[in-house]
Amino acid sequence: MQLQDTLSNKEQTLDISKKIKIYLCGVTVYDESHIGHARTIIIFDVLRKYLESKKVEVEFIQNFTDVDDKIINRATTENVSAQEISDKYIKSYFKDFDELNIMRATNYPKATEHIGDIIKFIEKLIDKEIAYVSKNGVYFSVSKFPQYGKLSKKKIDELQSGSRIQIDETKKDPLDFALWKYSGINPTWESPWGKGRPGWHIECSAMSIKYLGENFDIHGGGRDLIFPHHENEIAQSESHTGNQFAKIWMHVGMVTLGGEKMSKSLGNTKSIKYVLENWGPNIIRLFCLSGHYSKVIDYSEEILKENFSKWRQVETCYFELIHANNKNQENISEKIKKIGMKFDKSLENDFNTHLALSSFFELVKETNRLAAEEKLGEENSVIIKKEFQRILKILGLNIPEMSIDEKQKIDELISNREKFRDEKQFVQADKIREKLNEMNIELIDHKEKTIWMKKEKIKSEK
RNA sequence: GGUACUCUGGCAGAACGGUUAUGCGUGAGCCUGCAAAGCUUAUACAAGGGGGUUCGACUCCCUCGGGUACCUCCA
Repeated sequence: MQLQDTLSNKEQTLDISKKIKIYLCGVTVYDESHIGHARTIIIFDVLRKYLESKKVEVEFIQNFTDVDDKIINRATTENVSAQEISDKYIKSYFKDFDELNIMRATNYPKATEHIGDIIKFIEKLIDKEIAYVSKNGVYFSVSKFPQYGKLSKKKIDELQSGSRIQIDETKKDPLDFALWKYSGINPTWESPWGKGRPGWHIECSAMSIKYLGENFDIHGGGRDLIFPHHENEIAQSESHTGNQFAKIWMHVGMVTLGGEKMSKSLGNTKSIKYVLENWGPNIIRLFCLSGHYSKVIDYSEEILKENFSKWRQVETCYFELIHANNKNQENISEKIKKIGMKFDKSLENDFNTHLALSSFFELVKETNRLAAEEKLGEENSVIIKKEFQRILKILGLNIPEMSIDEKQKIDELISNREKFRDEKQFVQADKIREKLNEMNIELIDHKEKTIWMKKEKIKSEK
Protein backbone atom coordinates (compact mmCIF):
# COMPACT_ATOMS: atom_id res chain seq x y z
CA MET A 1 0.00 0.00 0.00
CA GLN A 2 1.28 3.44 -0.92
CA LEU A 3 0.75 6.45 1.31
CA GLN A 4 1.89 10.02 0.92
CA ASP A 5 4.26 10.89 3.74
CA THR A 6 4.44 14.48 4.93
CA LEU A 7 8.00 14.16 6.16
CA SER A 8 9.66 12.87 2.99
CA ASN A 9 6.99 14.47 0.83
CA LYS A 10 6.90 11.25 -1.14
CA GLU A 11 4.76 8.20 -1.38
CA GLN A 12 6.00 5.53 0.96
CA THR A 13 5.19 1.87 0.93
CA LEU A 14 3.29 0.53 3.88
CA ASP A 15 4.12 -3.12 4.25
CA ILE A 16 0.78 -4.70 5.02
CA SER A 17 2.11 -8.21 5.31
CA LYS A 18 2.70 -7.60 8.99
CA LYS A 19 1.10 -5.89 11.96
CA ILE A 20 0.51 -2.15 11.53
CA LYS A 21 0.85 0.30 14.38
CA ILE A 22 -0.96 3.60 14.13
CA TYR A 23 -1.02 6.58 16.45
CA LEU A 24 -3.65 9.21 15.84
CA CYS A 25 -3.64 12.54 17.61
CA GLY A 26 -7.06 12.80 19.11
CA VAL A 27 -8.81 15.78 20.54
CA THR A 28 -8.28 18.12 23.41
CA VAL A 29 -11.40 17.54 25.41
CA TYR A 30 -12.79 20.92 26.35
CA ASP A 31 -15.72 21.22 23.97
CA GLU A 32 -18.01 19.33 21.59
CA SER A 33 -16.30 17.74 18.61
CA HIS A 34 -17.14 19.07 15.18
CA ILE A 35 -17.31 17.71 11.68
CA GLY A 36 -13.64 18.51 11.11
CA HIS A 37 -12.66 16.14 13.89
CA ALA A 38 -15.07 13.63 12.45
CA ARG A 39 -13.39 13.74 9.08
CA THR A 40 -9.94 12.92 10.42
CA ILE A 41 -11.21 10.11 12.55
CA ILE A 42 -13.43 8.69 9.82
CA ILE A 43 -10.46 8.58 7.43
CA PHE A 44 -8.42 6.61 9.91
CA ASP A 45 -11.40 4.44 10.76
CA VAL A 46 -11.80 3.44 7.12
CA LEU A 47 -8.07 2.88 6.77
CA ARG A 48 -8.20 0.57 9.72
CA LYS A 49 -11.31 -1.23 8.53
CA TYR A 50 -9.70 -1.75 5.16
CA LEU A 51 -6.53 -3.17 6.66
CA GLU A 52 -8.49 -5.45 8.93
CA SER A 53 -10.60 -6.62 5.99
CA LYS A 54 -7.30 -7.75 4.51
CA LYS A 55 -6.55 -9.66 7.71
CA VAL A 56 -3.86 -7.20 8.73
CA GLU A 57 -3.51 -6.83 12.45
CA VAL A 58 -3.75 -3.19 13.47
CA GLU A 59 -2.82 -1.63 16.76
CA PHE A 60 -4.54 1.70 16.88
CA ILE A 61 -3.82 4.22 19.59
CA GLN A 62 -5.67 7.48 19.89
CA ASN A 63 -4.98 9.84 22.71
CA PHE A 64 -7.05 12.28 24.67
CA THR A 65 -5.25 15.43 25.67
CA ASP A 66 -6.99 16.07 28.96
CA VAL A 67 -4.67 18.63 30.49
CA ASP A 68 -4.51 21.96 28.79
CA ASP A 69 -5.10 25.66 29.37
CA LYS A 70 -8.43 25.60 27.63
CA ILE A 71 -9.73 22.81 29.80
CA ILE A 72 -8.62 24.72 32.86
CA ASN A 73 -10.18 27.94 31.61
CA ARG A 74 -13.44 26.22 30.94
CA ALA A 75 -13.35 24.58 34.36
CA THR A 76 -12.77 27.95 35.98
CA THR A 77 -15.63 29.55 34.07
CA GLU A 78 -18.02 26.76 34.93
CA ASN A 79 -16.68 26.50 38.44
CA VAL A 80 -15.99 22.79 38.26
CA SER A 81 -12.81 20.73 38.23
CA ALA A 82 -10.76 20.26 35.11
CA GLN A 83 -11.41 16.58 35.30
CA GLU A 84 -15.14 17.10 35.26
CA ILE A 85 -14.73 19.02 32.04
CA SER A 86 -12.55 16.44 30.37
CA ASP A 87 -14.71 13.56 31.56
CA LYS A 88 -17.78 15.25 30.24
CA TYR A 89 -16.33 15.77 26.78
CA ILE A 90 -14.75 12.35 26.60
CA LYS A 91 -18.17 10.91 27.24
CA SER A 92 -19.62 13.19 24.62
CA TYR A 93 -16.84 12.20 22.25
CA PHE A 94 -17.69 8.52 22.53
CA LYS A 95 -21.37 9.20 22.08
CA ASP A 96 -20.71 11.03 18.81
CA PHE A 97 -18.19 8.63 17.43
CA ASP A 98 -20.12 5.50 18.37
CA GLU A 99 -23.03 6.94 16.47
CA LEU A 100 -20.74 7.59 13.54
CA ASN A 101 -19.90 3.90 13.61
CA ILE A 102 -16.26 4.46 14.47
CA MET A 103 -14.47 1.38 15.64
CA ARG A 104 -13.03 1.77 19.12
CA ALA A 105 -9.28 2.21 19.22
CA THR A 106 -7.07 -0.42 20.80
CA ASN A 107 -6.46 2.09 23.54
CA TYR A 108 -7.29 5.70 24.38
CA PRO A 109 -4.47 6.85 26.63
CA LYS A 110 -4.94 10.08 28.53
CA ALA A 111 -2.21 12.55 29.36
CA THR A 112 -3.23 12.75 33.01
CA GLU A 113 -2.82 9.01 33.40
CA HIS A 114 0.74 9.06 32.08
CA ILE A 115 2.35 11.79 34.14
CA GLY A 116 4.97 9.32 35.40
CA ASP A 117 5.93 8.36 31.85
CA ILE A 118 6.06 11.99 30.86
CA ILE A 119 8.32 12.90 33.77
CA LYS A 120 10.68 10.04 32.93
CA PHE A 121 10.72 11.15 29.35
CA ILE A 122 11.65 14.70 30.32
CA GLU A 123 14.31 13.48 32.76
CA LYS A 124 16.07 11.67 29.98
CA LEU A 125 16.01 14.76 27.80
CA ILE A 126 17.54 16.76 30.65
CA ASP A 127 20.19 14.08 31.17
CA LYS A 128 21.06 14.34 27.52
CA GLU A 129 21.22 18.12 27.94
CA ILE A 130 18.61 18.59 25.28
CA ALA A 131 16.15 20.05 27.75
CA TYR A 132 16.88 22.60 30.46
CA VAL A 133 15.22 23.87 33.57
CA SER A 134 14.30 27.52 33.70
CA LYS A 135 12.38 29.82 35.98
CA ASN A 136 9.02 28.91 34.43
CA GLY A 137 9.47 25.27 33.67
CA VAL A 138 11.41 22.75 31.66
CA TYR A 139 12.06 23.58 28.04
CA PHE A 140 13.16 21.70 24.98
CA SER A 141 16.15 23.33 23.41
CA VAL A 142 15.41 23.50 19.71
CA SER A 143 19.02 24.31 18.86
CA LYS A 144 19.99 20.83 20.12
CA PHE A 145 17.95 19.24 17.37
CA PRO A 146 19.48 20.42 14.12
CA GLN A 147 16.80 18.79 11.98
CA TYR A 148 14.11 20.89 13.63
CA GLY A 149 11.66 22.02 10.94
CA LYS A 150 12.06 18.95 8.76
CA LEU A 151 8.41 17.98 8.93
CA SER A 152 6.86 21.38 8.37
CA LYS A 153 9.65 22.40 5.99
CA LYS A 154 10.44 25.46 8.02
CA LYS A 155 13.84 26.99 8.53
CA ILE A 156 14.74 27.78 12.08
CA ASP A 157 15.98 31.31 11.41
CA GLU A 158 12.85 32.15 9.45
CA LEU A 159 10.71 30.90 12.27
CA GLN A 160 12.53 33.13 14.69
CA SER A 161 12.17 36.25 12.65
CA GLY A 162 8.53 35.57 11.90
CA SER A 163 7.69 34.55 15.38
CA ARG A 164 4.53 36.22 16.54
CA ILE A 165 4.64 35.11 20.11
CA GLN A 166 5.94 37.37 22.79
CA ILE A 167 9.45 36.56 23.74
CA ASP A 168 9.74 34.78 27.01
CA GLU A 169 12.96 35.97 28.60
CA THR A 170 13.33 32.84 30.66
CA LYS A 171 13.79 30.75 27.55
CA LYS A 172 17.21 30.43 25.95
CA ASP A 173 15.68 30.65 22.53
CA PRO A 174 12.21 31.89 21.57
CA LEU A 175 11.58 28.65 19.69
CA ASP A 176 12.12 26.48 22.73
CA PHE A 177 8.90 24.93 23.88
CA ALA A 178 7.66 23.80 27.26
CA LEU A 179 7.92 20.22 28.38
CA TRP A 180 6.83 21.02 31.90
CA LYS A 181 5.16 24.18 33.13
CA TYR A 182 5.25 25.23 36.73
CA SER A 183 1.81 26.01 37.92
CA GLY A 184 -0.16 26.44 41.09
CA ILE A 185 -3.53 26.03 39.42
CA ASN A 186 -5.00 22.55 39.48
CA PRO A 187 -4.53 20.07 38.09
CA THR A 188 -0.88 19.89 39.09
CA TRP A 189 1.55 17.13 39.78
CA GLU A 190 4.81 16.94 41.70
CA SER A 191 7.91 16.64 39.59
CA PRO A 192 11.67 16.70 40.22
CA TRP A 193 11.67 20.32 39.04
CA GLY A 194 8.61 21.65 40.79
CA LYS A 195 4.87 21.39 40.94
CA GLY A 196 3.16 21.85 37.61
CA ARG A 197 1.79 20.14 34.56
CA PRO A 198 3.11 18.86 31.25
CA GLY A 199 3.31 21.04 28.18
CA TRP A 200 1.39 20.24 25.03
CA HIS A 201 3.18 17.76 22.65
CA ILE A 202 5.07 15.80 25.28
CA GLU A 203 2.16 13.51 26.10
CA CYS A 204 1.97 12.27 22.52
CA SER A 205 5.66 11.44 22.42
CA ALA A 206 5.57 9.65 25.74
CA MET A 207 2.38 7.73 25.05
CA SER A 208 3.02 6.78 21.45
CA ILE A 209 6.43 5.35 22.32
CA LYS A 210 5.04 3.61 25.38
CA TYR A 211 2.30 1.84 23.46
CA LEU A 212 3.80 1.44 20.01
CA GLY A 213 7.54 1.53 20.47
CA GLU A 214 10.16 3.93 19.19
CA ASN A 215 9.48 3.34 15.53
CA PHE A 216 5.88 2.70 14.49
CA ASP A 217 4.15 2.76 11.12
CA ILE A 218 1.78 5.69 10.87
CA HIS A 219 1.38 8.85 12.85
CA GLY A 220 -1.64 10.86 11.87
CA GLY A 221 -3.77 13.85 12.57
CA GLY A 222 -5.18 16.95 10.98
CA ARG A 223 -2.98 19.07 8.74
CA ASP A 224 -3.07 21.84 11.28
CA LEU A 225 -1.04 19.68 13.65
CA ILE A 226 2.02 19.58 11.41
CA PHE A 227 3.40 22.64 13.11
CA PRO A 228 4.13 22.95 15.90
CA HIS A 229 2.62 19.81 17.40
CA HIS A 230 4.10 17.09 15.23
CA GLU A 231 7.30 18.97 14.57
CA ASN A 232 7.86 19.14 18.30
CA GLU A 233 6.92 15.53 18.78
CA ILE A 234 9.60 14.50 16.31
CA ALA A 235 12.18 16.68 18.00
CA GLN A 236 11.42 15.30 21.45
CA SER A 237 11.03 11.71 20.43
CA GLU A 238 14.03 11.41 18.18
CA SER A 239 16.20 13.24 20.69
CA HIS A 240 14.97 10.86 23.32
CA THR A 241 15.40 7.57 21.46
CA GLY A 242 18.05 8.43 18.92
CA ASN A 243 15.89 6.58 16.41
CA GLN A 244 13.54 7.53 13.67
CA PHE A 245 10.10 8.21 15.10
CA ALA A 246 7.05 7.43 12.91
CA LYS A 247 7.68 5.90 9.49
CA ILE A 248 4.82 7.62 7.73
CA TRP A 249 3.18 10.92 8.63
CA MET A 250 -0.35 11.08 7.34
CA HIS A 251 -2.23 14.35 7.53
CA VAL A 252 -5.88 14.91 6.82
CA GLY A 253 -7.06 18.13 5.18
CA MET A 254 -9.29 20.62 6.88
CA VAL A 255 -13.04 20.93 6.61
CA THR A 256 -13.97 24.44 5.65
CA LEU A 257 -17.20 26.35 5.90
CA GLY A 258 -17.70 28.86 3.12
CA GLY A 259 -14.03 28.41 2.23
CA GLU A 260 -12.85 29.18 5.72
CA LYS A 261 -11.29 26.70 8.07
CA MET A 262 -13.71 25.33 10.59
CA SER A 263 -12.26 25.83 14.02
CA LYS A 264 -13.37 26.36 17.53
CA SER A 265 -11.50 29.59 17.82
CA LEU A 266 -13.27 31.07 14.79
CA GLY A 267 -16.58 29.83 16.09
CA ASN A 268 -17.69 28.56 12.69
CA THR A 269 -18.03 24.93 13.60
CA LYS A 270 -20.75 22.43 12.86
CA SER A 271 -20.89 20.04 15.75
CA ILE A 272 -21.11 16.34 15.08
CA LYS A 273 -24.31 16.24 17.09
CA TYR A 274 -25.88 18.86 14.84
CA VAL A 275 -24.90 17.11 11.64
CA LEU A 276 -25.86 13.70 12.97
CA GLU A 277 -29.25 14.97 13.92
CA ASN A 278 -29.84 16.46 10.50
CA TRP A 279 -28.23 13.93 8.21
CA GLY A 280 -27.31 10.81 10.12
CA PRO A 281 -24.05 8.88 10.17
CA ASN A 282 -24.03 7.36 6.69
CA ILE A 283 -24.31 10.62 4.82
CA ILE A 284 -21.64 12.19 7.02
CA ARG A 285 -19.32 9.32 6.25
CA LEU A 286 -19.97 9.53 2.54
CA PHE A 287 -19.30 13.25 2.69
CA CYS A 288 -16.04 12.82 4.57
CA LEU A 289 -14.86 10.20 2.10
CA SER A 290 -15.92 12.16 -0.96
CA GLY A 291 -12.57 13.88 -1.49
CA HIS A 292 -8.98 12.84 -1.20
CA TYR A 293 -8.08 12.82 2.48
CA SER A 294 -5.20 15.23 2.10
CA LYS A 295 -7.31 17.98 0.54
CA VAL A 296 -9.72 20.49 1.92
CA ILE A 297 -13.43 19.72 1.74
CA ASP A 298 -16.03 22.38 2.10
CA TYR A 299 -19.10 21.78 4.23
CA SER A 300 -22.45 22.97 2.98
CA GLU A 301 -26.01 21.78 3.24
CA GLU A 302 -26.09 21.38 -0.55
CA ILE A 303 -23.18 19.01 -0.53
CA LEU A 304 -24.73 16.98 2.25
CA LYS A 305 -27.87 16.83 0.20
CA GLU A 306 -25.88 15.51 -2.71
CA ASN A 307 -24.54 12.76 -0.50
CA PHE A 308 -28.07 12.10 0.62
CA SER A 309 -28.99 11.33 -3.01
CA LYS A 310 -26.05 8.99 -3.24
CA TRP A 311 -27.09 7.24 -0.08
CA ARG A 312 -30.62 6.69 -1.41
CA GLN A 313 -29.13 4.79 -4.32
CA VAL A 314 -27.14 2.62 -1.98
CA GLU A 315 -30.26 1.89 0.07
CA THR A 316 -32.20 1.03 -3.07
CA CYS A 317 -29.45 -1.31 -4.14
CA TYR A 318 -29.51 -3.05 -0.80
CA PHE A 319 -33.23 -3.66 -0.84
CA GLU A 320 -33.18 -4.79 -4.44
CA LEU A 321 -30.59 -7.35 -3.44
CA ILE A 322 -32.68 -8.56 -0.56
CA HIS A 323 -35.74 -9.04 -2.71
CA ALA A 324 -33.97 -10.42 -5.76
CA ASN A 325 -35.82 -13.34 -7.31
CA ASN A 326 -35.92 -12.86 -11.08
CA LYS A 327 -35.54 -15.94 -13.22
CA ASN A 328 -33.47 -14.40 -16.00
CA GLN A 329 -29.93 -13.72 -15.00
CA GLU A 330 -26.83 -12.34 -16.56
CA ASN A 331 -23.46 -13.66 -15.63
CA ILE A 332 -21.97 -10.85 -13.63
CA SER A 333 -19.35 -12.49 -11.45
CA GLU A 334 -16.41 -11.26 -13.54
CA LYS A 335 -17.74 -7.72 -13.55
CA ILE A 336 -18.22 -7.71 -9.80
CA LYS A 337 -14.79 -9.14 -9.21
CA LYS A 338 -13.25 -6.37 -11.30
CA ILE A 339 -15.14 -3.70 -9.39
CA GLY A 340 -13.92 -5.12 -6.11
CA MET A 341 -10.35 -5.14 -7.30
CA LYS A 342 -10.62 -1.57 -8.49
CA PHE A 343 -12.00 -0.56 -5.14
CA ASP A 344 -9.04 -2.09 -3.31
CA LYS A 345 -6.53 -0.71 -5.76
CA SER A 346 -7.87 2.80 -5.25
CA LEU A 347 -7.45 2.54 -1.51
CA GLU A 348 -3.98 1.12 -1.81
CA ASN A 349 -2.98 4.02 -3.99
CA ASP A 350 -2.62 6.71 -1.34
CA PHE A 351 -5.97 5.85 0.13
CA ASN A 352 -8.05 7.39 -2.61
CA THR A 353 -11.47 7.02 -1.06
CA HIS A 354 -13.19 9.08 -3.70
CA LEU A 355 -11.99 6.81 -6.47
CA ALA A 356 -12.92 3.79 -4.39
CA LEU A 357 -16.40 5.21 -3.95
CA SER A 358 -16.77 5.57 -7.70
CA SER A 359 -16.19 1.81 -8.00
CA PHE A 360 -18.73 1.24 -5.30
CA PHE A 361 -21.27 3.29 -7.19
CA GLU A 362 -20.55 1.24 -10.27
CA LEU A 363 -21.63 -1.78 -8.30
CA VAL A 364 -24.72 -0.01 -7.05
CA LYS A 365 -25.61 1.18 -10.52
CA GLU A 366 -25.10 -2.24 -12.02
CA THR A 367 -27.35 -3.83 -9.42
CA ASN A 368 -30.08 -1.26 -9.85
CA ARG A 369 -29.88 -1.71 -13.60
CA LEU A 370 -30.33 -5.45 -13.31
CA ALA A 371 -33.25 -4.89 -10.99
CA ALA A 372 -34.86 -2.43 -13.38
CA GLU A 373 -34.45 -4.91 -16.20
CA GLU A 374 -35.88 -7.70 -14.06
CA LYS A 375 -32.65 -9.65 -14.30
CA LEU A 376 -31.62 -9.72 -10.69
CA GLY A 377 -31.92 -13.29 -9.54
CA GLU A 378 -30.91 -15.03 -6.39
CA GLU A 379 -27.64 -16.31 -7.76
CA ASN A 380 -26.56 -12.86 -8.85
CA SER A 381 -27.69 -11.29 -5.67
CA VAL A 382 -25.56 -13.64 -3.60
CA ILE A 383 -22.48 -12.68 -5.59
CA ILE A 384 -23.22 -8.98 -5.49
CA LYS A 385 -24.32 -8.94 -1.89
CA LYS A 386 -21.03 -10.40 -0.77
CA GLU A 387 -19.06 -7.62 -2.41
CA PHE A 388 -21.61 -4.97 -1.48
CA GLN A 389 -21.42 -5.89 2.15
CA ARG A 390 -17.67 -6.13 2.16
CA ILE A 391 -17.44 -2.57 0.86
CA LEU A 392 -20.17 -1.30 3.14
CA LYS A 393 -18.27 -2.68 6.10
CA ILE A 394 -14.98 -1.08 5.07
CA LEU A 395 -16.65 2.26 4.56
CA GLY A 396 -18.46 1.89 7.86
CA LEU A 397 -21.85 2.39 6.27
CA ASN A 398 -24.77 0.76 7.92
CA ILE A 399 -28.28 -0.13 6.83
CA PRO A 400 -30.33 -0.83 9.94
CA GLU A 401 -31.73 -4.31 10.31
CA MET A 402 -35.43 -4.84 10.76
CA SER A 403 -37.24 -7.26 12.97
CA ILE A 404 -39.12 -10.20 11.49
CA ASP A 405 -42.35 -8.85 12.93
CA GLU A 406 -41.86 -5.59 11.16
CA LYS A 407 -41.15 -7.32 7.90
CA GLN A 408 -44.21 -9.50 8.26
CA LYS A 409 -46.40 -6.52 8.85
CA ILE A 410 -45.03 -4.79 5.80
CA ASP A 411 -45.55 -7.84 3.62
CA GLU A 412 -49.12 -8.06 4.81
CA LEU A 413 -49.82 -4.45 3.97
CA ILE A 414 -48.24 -4.86 0.58
CA SER A 415 -50.33 -7.87 -0.30
CA ASN A 416 -53.45 -5.98 0.79
CA ARG A 417 -52.43 -3.18 -1.47
CA GLU A 418 -51.91 -5.62 -4.31
CA LYS A 419 -55.47 -6.85 -3.91
CA PHE A 420 -56.80 -3.31 -4.11
CA ARG A 421 -54.66 -2.63 -7.12
CA ASP A 422 -55.91 -5.75 -8.87
CA GLU A 423 -59.44 -4.57 -8.21
CA LYS A 424 -58.45 -1.12 -9.42
CA GLN A 425 -59.36 0.39 -6.08
CA PHE A 426 -56.55 2.83 -6.25
CA VAL A 427 -57.75 5.12 -3.51
CA GLN A 428 -57.54 2.27 -1.03
CA ALA A 429 -54.23 1.11 -2.45
CA ASP A 430 -52.77 4.57 -2.15
CA LYS A 431 -53.95 4.78 1.43
CA ILE A 432 -51.84 1.76 2.27
CA ARG A 433 -48.89 3.21 0.44
CA GLU A 434 -49.37 6.36 2.44
CA LYS A 435 -49.51 4.41 5.66
CA LEU A 436 -46.28 2.61 4.85
CA ASN A 437 -44.68 5.89 3.95
CA GLU A 438 -45.42 7.12 7.43
CA MET A 439 -43.52 4.11 8.71
CA ASN A 440 -40.63 5.24 6.49
CA ILE A 441 -41.26 2.36 4.13
CA GLU A 442 -41.07 3.21 0.52
CA LEU A 443 -42.51 0.94 -2.15
CA ILE A 444 -40.90 0.19 -5.46
CA ASP A 445 -43.29 -1.22 -8.04
CA HIS A 446 -41.56 -3.49 -10.48
CA LYS A 447 -43.38 -5.19 -13.32
CA GLU A 448 -43.50 -8.52 -11.60
CA LYS A 449 -43.46 -7.53 -7.97
CA THR A 450 -43.52 -4.75 -5.46
CA ILE A 451 -40.62 -4.46 -3.10
CA TRP A 452 -40.21 -2.27 -0.07
CA MET A 453 -37.29 -0.39 1.33
CA LYS A 454 -36.81 1.06 4.75
CA LYS A 455 -35.56 4.58 4.38
CA GLU A 456 -33.28 6.07 6.93
CA LYS A 457 -34.97 9.00 8.59
CA ILE A 458 -33.21 12.14 7.42
CA LYS A 459 -34.34 15.34 9.03
CA SER A 460 -32.96 17.66 6.39
CA GLU A 461 -34.48 15.73 3.51
CA LYS A 462 -37.07 17.78 1.66
C1' G B 1 6.77 38.24 4.32
C1' G B 2 8.18 32.75 4.57
C1' U B 3 6.58 27.67 3.70
C1' A B 4 3.21 24.10 1.99
C1' C B 5 -1.07 22.81 -0.59
C1' U B 6 -4.47 24.13 -4.35
C1' C B 7 -6.98 26.19 -9.13
C1' U B 8 -10.66 20.49 -13.82
C1' G B 9 -17.52 20.93 -16.97
C1' G B 10 -23.76 24.37 -13.39
C1' C B 11 -21.78 21.91 -8.65
C1' A B 12 -18.74 18.14 -6.12
C1' G B 13 -14.40 15.54 -7.52
C1' A B 14 -10.60 11.59 -9.64
C1' A B 15 -7.10 9.19 -12.83
C1' C B 16 -3.63 9.23 -16.59
C1' G B 17 2.01 11.89 -21.22
C1' G B 18 -2.18 10.04 -26.18
C1' U B 19 -8.60 6.58 -24.60
C1' U B 20 -15.91 7.66 -21.31
C1' A B 21 -13.87 9.29 -14.99
C1' U B 22 -17.57 8.93 -11.39
C1' G B 23 -21.43 11.28 -8.71
C1' C B 24 -25.03 15.32 -8.05
C1' G B 25 -27.94 18.61 -10.98
C1' U B 26 -30.69 19.49 -15.57
C1' G B 27 -33.50 17.81 -20.32
C1' A B 28 -35.87 13.69 -22.79
C1' G B 29 -37.55 8.76 -22.65
C1' C B 30 -38.73 3.80 -20.29
C1' C B 31 -41.45 1.60 -16.28
C1' U B 32 -46.29 2.80 -13.43
C1' G B 33 -53.37 3.02 -12.52
C1' C B 34 -50.84 7.48 -10.75
C1' A B 35 -46.60 8.38 -8.22
C1' A B 36 -41.99 7.40 -6.01
C1' A B 37 -37.67 4.91 -6.71
C1' G B 38 -34.85 3.02 -10.38
C1' C B 39 -33.13 2.45 -15.34
C1' U B 40 -31.83 4.38 -20.39
C1' U B 41 -30.11 8.45 -22.97
C1' A B 42 -28.59 13.32 -23.65
C1' U B 43 -26.13 17.55 -21.58
C1' A B 44 -21.01 20.24 -20.37
C1' C B 45 -15.72 25.95 -24.30
C1' A B 46 -13.75 20.83 -18.93
C1' A B 47 -8.82 22.18 -17.34
C1' G B 48 -6.76 30.01 -13.61
C1' G B 49 -3.75 33.24 -17.58
C1' G B 50 0.64 33.11 -20.67
C1' G B 51 4.82 30.64 -22.47
C1' G B 52 7.87 26.15 -23.22
C1' U B 53 9.34 20.58 -23.65
C1' U B 54 6.90 16.75 -26.75
C1' C B 55 4.62 13.62 -32.60
C1' G B 56 1.01 14.54 -28.53
C1' A B 57 -0.07 17.80 -22.01
C1' C B 58 -5.25 18.45 -17.67
C1' U B 59 -0.84 15.50 -16.67
C1' C B 60 6.26 17.55 -17.12
C1' C B 61 9.06 22.62 -16.93
C1' C B 62 9.02 28.10 -16.49
C1' U B 63 6.31 32.39 -15.43
C1' C B 64 2.25 35.43 -13.84
C1' G B 65 -2.28 35.45 -11.07
C1' G B 66 -6.24 33.69 -7.56
C1' G B 67 -7.52 30.72 -3.15
C1' U B 68 -6.59 28.06 1.46
C1' A B 69 -3.64 26.43 5.45
C1' C B 70 0.48 26.86 8.82
C1' C B 71 4.31 30.29 10.89
C1' U B 72 3.52 28.30 18.89
C1' C B 73 -5.11 27.64 20.30
C1' C B 74 -6.33 24.05 16.56
C1' A B 75 -8.48 17.40 13.81
